[in-house]
Amino acid sequence: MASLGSARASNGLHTPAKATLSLHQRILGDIRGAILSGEWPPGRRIPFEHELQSQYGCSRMTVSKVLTELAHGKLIERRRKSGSFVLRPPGQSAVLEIQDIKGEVVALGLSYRHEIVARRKRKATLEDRDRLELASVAPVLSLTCRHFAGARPFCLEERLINLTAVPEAADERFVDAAPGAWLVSRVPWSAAEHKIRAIGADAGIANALEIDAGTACLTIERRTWRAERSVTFVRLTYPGYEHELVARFTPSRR
Amino acid sequence: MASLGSARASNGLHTPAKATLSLHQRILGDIRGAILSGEWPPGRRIPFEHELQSQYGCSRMTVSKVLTELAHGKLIERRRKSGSFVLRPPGQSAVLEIQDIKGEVVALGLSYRHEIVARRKRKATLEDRDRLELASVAPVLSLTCRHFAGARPFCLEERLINLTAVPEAADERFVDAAPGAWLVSRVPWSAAEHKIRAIGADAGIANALEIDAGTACLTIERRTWRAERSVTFVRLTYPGYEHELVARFTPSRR
DNA sequence: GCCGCCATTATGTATAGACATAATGGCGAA
DNA sequence: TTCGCCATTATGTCTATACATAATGGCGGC
Repeated sequence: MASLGSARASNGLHTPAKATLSLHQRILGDIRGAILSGEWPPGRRIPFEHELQSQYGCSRMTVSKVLTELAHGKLIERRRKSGSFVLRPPGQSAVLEIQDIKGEVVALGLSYRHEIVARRKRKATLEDRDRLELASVAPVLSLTCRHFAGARPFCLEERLINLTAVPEAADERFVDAAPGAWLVSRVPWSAAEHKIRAIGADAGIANALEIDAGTACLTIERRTWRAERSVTFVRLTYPGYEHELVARFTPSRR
Repeated sequence: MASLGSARASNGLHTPAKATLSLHQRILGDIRGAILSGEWPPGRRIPFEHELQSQYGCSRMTVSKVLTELAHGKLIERRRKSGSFVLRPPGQSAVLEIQDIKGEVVALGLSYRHEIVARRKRKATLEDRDRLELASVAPVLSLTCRHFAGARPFCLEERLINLTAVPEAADERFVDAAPGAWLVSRVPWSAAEHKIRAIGADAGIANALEIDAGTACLTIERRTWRAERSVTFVRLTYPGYEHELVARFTPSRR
């Protein structure tokens, strides 16, 4: 990025030959590159808007848009009167893509099917109320479902659905779509919380997944809300070692 | 959001009394609200720019900025000539905050210390090269470190550092800061990949963590790159059940 | 020397207008 | 009837300008 100002001299139109990028995309790329490469370390002030403006020969709106976008992506911080500064990269975080189970299985090249093992409508028990964060006794649907990859059990799903939030689930048999996929396509959600941990399989899990008791398993518990109201709680249990979660992350958020 | 157009009539200045929000923030909030509440379901076309423009009595740039921002946040998709459409919420993804280990322990209200168990400089073995994605034999630093919460082992860290990428690590003893913290504060990184799985503790792990062999453990493997070049590989092993990863997520990315 | 006011400065928000680009849908020709 | 062209239309990019806002730093009064 020694050449931040290289492109200039002439004007703001038509990067003649090389890229089909718009001007603000090019500016954004230049600055992001300088930050991510470490050339502009955290804390460093980046050029003022009017400096970039004359370096690139464009209007202030254009560079301002770029800086606003970088600020949204948490790469820089803007301070009135002082300028814009490179932020420290976020601690260590990662975007976990928890795709739907059928997708995972198919991606492995195996055939997929699921099977509803249990399905019960009931008034929320104390445990249900804790899991769904219900303030009062309300009707819930409890489901147990096994997901298969080829002939082998791939994942055990234990789910609670808040029937107050999703009344149409009451009569659904979940034959065509597993509960997770059914819900995702039907209920918009506004927040989710995941807890991931390792457990040793107890007798029930061992039996359902056809593994030895005590085998290490990965469990993912997810709570999903829609506008302050809890929609569903699910615990997915995967036989350990066979399954891994992969998360990739780049500090540039977009 | 029945009242999308309510605010208008007069002009674009000064929302007189209630909010100190800027106009585009208010528009953004209105639209985001309509989407997250489910009022505007996935696939639905949202009003054209010129419609919003006249509803809010503002210029096209203002609504365009809002829609661009929503598009960046993956809430809507913009299609030339057709309009903008509400996207399906992202599959099920989550932002994992993997904070540093000292922070985790301190947050639990326990005292923290770490101990370097092994430290070896060597030419990369085949396994090292695989883990660091090295094309050739190169010097690496291999570290084993135990992290304690109070008196008990909390986490076992096995790390490889690419000394070509981080030569100053060669002479570091990692007494004041554990390897992870030391690296984060020194090396800007541009990408990271995490793999999370459950394993049963083997003899070495059981010994290091002072648990029974076979106990379920959670392992996190992280590879970190800086500008296309692998910097470090680390495997963190936590005694199962005692440790859980928590991730919260909201579909509105900002 | 200290304090408070104010000019300066950089960002924040918004406008109006211009031209570019891509996709749709319809019209007309083969 | 079908294919291809073109007008229409909505978004994409950019400019030039204007005024608002917040923080800095210096000047002047005490």
